[in-house]
Amino acid sequence: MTTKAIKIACSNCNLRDLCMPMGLNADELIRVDELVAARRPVKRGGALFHSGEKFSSLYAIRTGFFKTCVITEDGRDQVTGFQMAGEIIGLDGIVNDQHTCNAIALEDAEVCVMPFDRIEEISREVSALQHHVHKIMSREIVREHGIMLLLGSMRAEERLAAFLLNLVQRLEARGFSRSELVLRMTREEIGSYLGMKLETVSRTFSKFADEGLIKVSQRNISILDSDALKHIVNPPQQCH
Amino acid sequence: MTTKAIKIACSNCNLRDLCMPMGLNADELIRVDELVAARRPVKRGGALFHSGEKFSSLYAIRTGFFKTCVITEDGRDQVTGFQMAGEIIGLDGIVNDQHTCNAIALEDAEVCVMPFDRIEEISREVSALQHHVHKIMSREIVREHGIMLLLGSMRAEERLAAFLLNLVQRLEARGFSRSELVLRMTREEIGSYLGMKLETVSRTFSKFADEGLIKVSQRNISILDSDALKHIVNPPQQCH
DNA sequence: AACCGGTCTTGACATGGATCAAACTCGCGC
DNA sequence: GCGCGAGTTTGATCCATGTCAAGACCGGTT
Repeated sequence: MTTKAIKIACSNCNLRDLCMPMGLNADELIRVDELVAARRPVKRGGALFHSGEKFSSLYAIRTGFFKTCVITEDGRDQVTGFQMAGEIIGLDGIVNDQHTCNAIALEDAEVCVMPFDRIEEISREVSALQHHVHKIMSREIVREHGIMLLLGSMRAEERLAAFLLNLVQRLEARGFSRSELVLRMTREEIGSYLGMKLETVSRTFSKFADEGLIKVSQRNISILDSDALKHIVNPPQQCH
Repeated sequence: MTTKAIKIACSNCNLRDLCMPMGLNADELIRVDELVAARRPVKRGGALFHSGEKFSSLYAIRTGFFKTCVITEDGRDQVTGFQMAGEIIGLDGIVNDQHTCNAIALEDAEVCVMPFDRIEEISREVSALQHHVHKIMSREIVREHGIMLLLGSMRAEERLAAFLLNLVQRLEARGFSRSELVLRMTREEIGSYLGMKLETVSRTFSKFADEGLIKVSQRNISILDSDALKHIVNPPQQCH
């Protein structure tokens, strides 16, 4: 605690093992420090960007929790993801130079603003960063394949179990409990993400609670039987 | 027709306005020609790559038609996309250096093999290529957002209408008819992609045919009323 | 030409999740 | 402390789609 003025630097950031600088060496880290043009706070309920807005930067989440959602002309609203500290949002904007979804903070948040032209510039010089950016985009593609599988072929219980397991797993990677979590989103937002109605989300939570798999009190969830949840998602094969 | 020996060169390729070289100038095109290490034929029913296989290259489709699908341990199978000439497959493999889905040819096909390290190398020198690669990945992310919307919030008729419109639109961009198309995939594969059973796909085709929106004979589809299909996907607002 | 397997269509019925509705909880401002 | 609204839970009912089953179609092979 020598100084109060914290430099905007990935090399100092406590998320550096999860976020943009992941896997870079010391020299490369110094170059990556140039990436972050600014920090930007976003109030709970506020938008980091809207669909249609001009794309200029990617954002790394420092603190807080976001949802991204696409909205159709006829008012349908689909949550496409929930993002937490260390994750990158805005990739959808690259292709047409404008964002195609809304990014909404579900709690007070702060993001690192990384102008995309600067990312491309430094990527040309630091191949480790270049590869890392490619990995981040590829990871998003693979994540979405998983959601397609979930939406296309799982039943309500399987979806919700997969959702909970995914959330705790990511929270655990950030140093949180592997069994306790606080949902930052409403039942309706969970439902939108998982392709089911809020009533079904609520009923399925109740069912899991009745069966002793989880404990639910409002948005606080305790995972009591993680294995049972895993079996719901991936039924253990009893044939050989 | 001066020579029979066709060089493996993007600059000569008749897909150059759709595929990897899209939007590059003459000088840049010359560099991109180095990308393609080889051409590779894939027989109908054969796999370009399998889930779990080591990732080394991206593939540009020259001719033919592919599906990509993810398979779960418990045997669930989800088609994640159908790809046609000029489109790029393999992006899922970057993040973990191994493919996470299967790419299967639905008709005899030929692809251009582009080693990914070479793509990264040339991207560092040709910023137009770099940006183009980013766009291709971003486009895939946006496409998958669209599928999530479809799977998460549309009904069977809306899904199938959206599917048909998307297919003809892409075929039209390749110089084919905007009203006639030949399905390269089975009803079951369509169903897997759209999150519905093959019987429902079949019934929905029949329903569209009864209503005079399309004509179906086996895998040949004629679009008779494209606007009506669009209205099914995006009901015209009649409020206020 | 007859056969065969894979694919597709259609019907009858079952069901998971949607819909509609009512009541409960909790945090917040007055 | 009270009332209000947003969010949630739970029940009753409905319906879109899944499931099961039978038969039709089609291309390829004998």
